[in-house]
Amino acid sequence: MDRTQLTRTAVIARGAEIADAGGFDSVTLAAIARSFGVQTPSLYTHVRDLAALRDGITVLALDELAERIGDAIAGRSEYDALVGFGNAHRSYVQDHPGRWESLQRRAGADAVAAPAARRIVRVNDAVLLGYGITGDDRTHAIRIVGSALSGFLNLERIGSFAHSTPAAERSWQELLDSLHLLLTHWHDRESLRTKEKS
Amino acid sequence: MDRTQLTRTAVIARGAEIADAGGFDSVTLAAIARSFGVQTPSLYTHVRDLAALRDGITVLALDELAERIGDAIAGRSEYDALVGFGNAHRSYVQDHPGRWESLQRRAGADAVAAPAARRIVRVNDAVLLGYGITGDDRTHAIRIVGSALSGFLNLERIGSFAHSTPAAERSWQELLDSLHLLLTHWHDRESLRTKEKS
DNA sequence: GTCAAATCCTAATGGTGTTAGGGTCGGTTG
DNA sequence: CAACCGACCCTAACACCATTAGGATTTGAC
Repeated sequence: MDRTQLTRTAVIARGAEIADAGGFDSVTLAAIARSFGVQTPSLYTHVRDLAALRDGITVLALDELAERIGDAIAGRSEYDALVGFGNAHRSYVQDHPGRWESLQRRAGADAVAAPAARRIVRVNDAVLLGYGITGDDRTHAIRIVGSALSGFLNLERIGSFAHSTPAAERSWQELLDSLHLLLTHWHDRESLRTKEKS
Repeated sequence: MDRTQLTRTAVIARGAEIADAGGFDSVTLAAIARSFGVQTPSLYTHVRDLAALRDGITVLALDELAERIGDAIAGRSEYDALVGFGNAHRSYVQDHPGRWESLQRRAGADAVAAPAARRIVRVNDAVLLGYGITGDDRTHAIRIVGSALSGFLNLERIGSFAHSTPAAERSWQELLDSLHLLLTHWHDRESLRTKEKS
């Protein structure tokens, strides 16, 4: 179908397109081969096996997402950085749902060790640095923010918010505001606790 | 392998066991048939197709999870209810990772319409009611709490927290405390905002 | 005791990933 | 310049999967 030179990068890119179009599970060596007008075994010259192909898509997604986040938080801090961070994620899910799906799974060792993975960690740190949170607290805060955002986007993706009002968009704003509230009061959170705690 | 009468319920239960043992993707009609010492086509008497089998596992998981949550929050309110709610989820992921996985996907229409789905909504409401949050705010709050908890558990499951310190357990406590903070200050959250907001 | 429905079977088809090994073309090397 | 070699794609084959068609056997009702 395409005249592109068959190469590892091109194969993975085509896999990513198929993932976005039909879901990550629809990524198949046979479908990629078909789209190139080539026989399935020919792909093994460029990709070790299906698992390596999927890890390749994961690394690609990590890289693209890290770049989007980096652009979104550059020169911003606190609330603006947080909103940029969140919306970078959300727009990526909308633009590339299949690639996002490739991140919601246990990836192979080479994908975890990829430079792209370190890059994601770095941009995450940058957001929290703006709030003046350091040390173990920063790890906790990153995990909490990442959990809330990815959790929301996954629930939205699978349609969990589709059958109730108000629209998910409104809750997204509330979520970002809530996280901002949490981060700005991170250091005096103890004093805000109510009696019922213990 | 088992002398159990072959029936729709038994087939789905066996599928759930296989999911917990090897991941949701390892649930296959062939594997279930093998475990019963039966030929694959025989299962079609009890289950429409593979999609129906997976939806059956999803409904089973919804039911079991709703029951755990119900037990965990019975007679509790505010922080205790929230902690019970969170830990019910977390223990379910640990005990039945494959069934939990069956919930992290877009399910079929019959699964969405199942009574179990409504049951989950009811127990969710119960937690928020204890904090005195009602109306649209309750929907927002449920979505935020659900996003944060499921997001954390999914990231923990795929190993996102495995390669950094401190242990995920610590962050889980921070998450529950953070959510409690958010819910207790839900109604005065506007007054806690800092100037940078806009 | 007979009939019918339920249940399991075998046979077959088409889709998937994967390996083995053959042909062809381009560029490299003596 | 000619022989060679390696990269690349091919065909053939195998194992595993879901699904459908249709036959046989058992079970339960009347």
